[in-house]
Amino acid sequence: MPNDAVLKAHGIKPSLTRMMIFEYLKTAQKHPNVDEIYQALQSRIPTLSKTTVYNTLHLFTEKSIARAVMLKDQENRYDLAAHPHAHFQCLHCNEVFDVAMMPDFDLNQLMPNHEIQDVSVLISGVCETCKAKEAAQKSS
Amino acid sequence: MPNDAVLKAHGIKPSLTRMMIFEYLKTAQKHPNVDEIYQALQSRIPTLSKTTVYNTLHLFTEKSIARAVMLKDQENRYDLAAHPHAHFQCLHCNEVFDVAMMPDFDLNQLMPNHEIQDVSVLISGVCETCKAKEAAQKSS
DNA sequence: ACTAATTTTGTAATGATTACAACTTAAAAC
DNA sequence: GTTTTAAGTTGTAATCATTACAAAATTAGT
Ligand SMILES: [Mn+2]
Ligand SMILES: [Mn+2]
Ligand SMILES: [Zn+2]
Ligand SMILES: [Zn+2]
Repeated sequence: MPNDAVLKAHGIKPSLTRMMIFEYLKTAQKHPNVDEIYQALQSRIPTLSKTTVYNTLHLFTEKSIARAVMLKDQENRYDLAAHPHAHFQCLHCNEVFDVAMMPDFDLNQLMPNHEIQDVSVLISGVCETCKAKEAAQKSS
Repeated sequence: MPNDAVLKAHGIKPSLTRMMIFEYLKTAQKHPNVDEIYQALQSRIPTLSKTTVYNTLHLFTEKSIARAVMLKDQENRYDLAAHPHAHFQCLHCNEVFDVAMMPDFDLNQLMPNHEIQDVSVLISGVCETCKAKEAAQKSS
């Protein structure tokens, strides 16, 4: 489905700016924060304002085509809300990976009468690469 | 185990301020943010500084007797790091409950060669009380 | 007491987010 | 196709949690 159709399908008028922010989230294999999105698109949209990036991301999350990912930083990152997944964040290099898993508990049974809208799982530790670097340093 | 012994056992010198912040985390059935802790103890420690609350909580999390809980606010909350558990946050009243469950996936198998230090699970939605209120309003 | 280390404090800086009013562009009405 | 209205975008200023940092106070060791 083309990008403008995705936006329309969620009740978002596909302006140029919105299309490009959506495209960036879709293409970049990252979990960008507001500033990264702003920097990345500034060259192609010279008049872009950071406020617009904020506005657009708020709209996207409200309309459920994106979601805010809260990690161990004090800034929000954003992710297309396609398939639910967990995140791993390395406490050394700060890299963030998707982890293809979600709790499969029967939440409705654990918390009856509660309406569950979202589940977010954040795993933190040291990534493979950083562990290898550490090991190399020790043996030198 | 008395509070000062808990602190000592984790390599923290049990100053009065630290004891009281620890005691507050232990007693209050909440997930307080820095300001709540500061306000609560101000009457008993008139000279208390918010910086000290920050310092102490950093120390506590570093020494693993407390942990920062990041919810859908833009401020940290704190919890004694006793037993691992998930959190439910109501998007209406902002209340936070403990949920006695954790993912039991074999993370080491899912992410081999990664060192996993922490797993945090945040469930968000509408709590029982808020749902009841909604239902009552509809039928009026 | 004297000295050094630790703890606490107050104030200023940082940095992400929000508020808001002006401006610009697009759509609707005429 | 002007005119009017709404929607989208922008820039600046305010907010607020957190951090930086140096001075002051307290504690521990001699
Ligand atoms: Mn992701
Ligand atoms: Mn808890
Ligand atoms: Zn790493
Ligand atoms: Zn509620």
